[in-house]
Amino acid sequence: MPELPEVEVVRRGLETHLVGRRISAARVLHPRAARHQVGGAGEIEARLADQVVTAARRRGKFLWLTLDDADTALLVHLGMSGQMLVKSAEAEPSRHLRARLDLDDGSQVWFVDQRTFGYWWIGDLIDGVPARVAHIARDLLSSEVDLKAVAASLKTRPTEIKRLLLNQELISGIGNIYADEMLWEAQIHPRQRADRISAARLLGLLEAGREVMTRALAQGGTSFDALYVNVNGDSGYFALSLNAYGQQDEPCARCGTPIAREHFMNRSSHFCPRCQRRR
DNA sequence: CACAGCACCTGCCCGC
DNA sequence: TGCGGGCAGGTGCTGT
Repeated sequence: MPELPEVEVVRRGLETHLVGRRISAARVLHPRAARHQVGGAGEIEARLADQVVTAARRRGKFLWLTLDDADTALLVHLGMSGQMLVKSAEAEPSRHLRARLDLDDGSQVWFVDQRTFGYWWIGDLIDGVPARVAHIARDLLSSEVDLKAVAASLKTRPTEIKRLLLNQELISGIGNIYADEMLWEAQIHPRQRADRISAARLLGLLEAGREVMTRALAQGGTSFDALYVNVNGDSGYFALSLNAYGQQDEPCARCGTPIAREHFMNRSSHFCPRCQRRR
């Protein structure tokens, strides 16, 4: 469930199901799920046992559960294919189950992750954020983010704008789908250099991104297949509203020109070659 | 230091 | 049918 709206859908589900629950046991079943933990899977299991979940929080694509051992949290990153699923004890086994929480009401939370790019990490909160998330900027939907300041910092960079949008240290939560969508909305070419875009247009781009993500969240996020689902296994519907991502050869909703697809940073960019001119 | 490239995985789809 | 190549929503490490 990669980008901000999809992770927020998961966070809300975890908040509903987990806050106030005691973790009776935790199991980490695949070593890659614990690869960032110095003490490995055993440390995660030991530190989670008997903890009560006090909140579910998020910054960008990083989400974490705070615990009653104050100033400690379980950080969850979903990577490209991670899911957090609420299950009953009798649920059918899942091939890609990487870690599991057993809760005091008999239910379980499964971390299922086909490609193993996701992980769990337990550690200290510093200023309310897990230490591993300290380098991640505030996200586009944060009430504390200063979009004018972000636009000003983008304006100083002699780098292609899409590359900067994907850098989670300037503004976070944006991935390949929402980068393409917000650039389409703001009519900016993904490879336009940021320092050659006016501060006003950069601010408009960020505001467009916030608006697209808000609409996506209202639709339950973007799902193309069963890999991207909420804690109950349900898909979101924003894929039906995409104007650029995955729309190559389809007519642009603004001008009718076929949407182009181009290789970029070992993935793809989708844009309208007429509405989004590179200057 | 900022930046670019690629490594890390599994599965699916396509063409040969 | 099988195999190789390309592709997928993301970091995060390394070399320049």
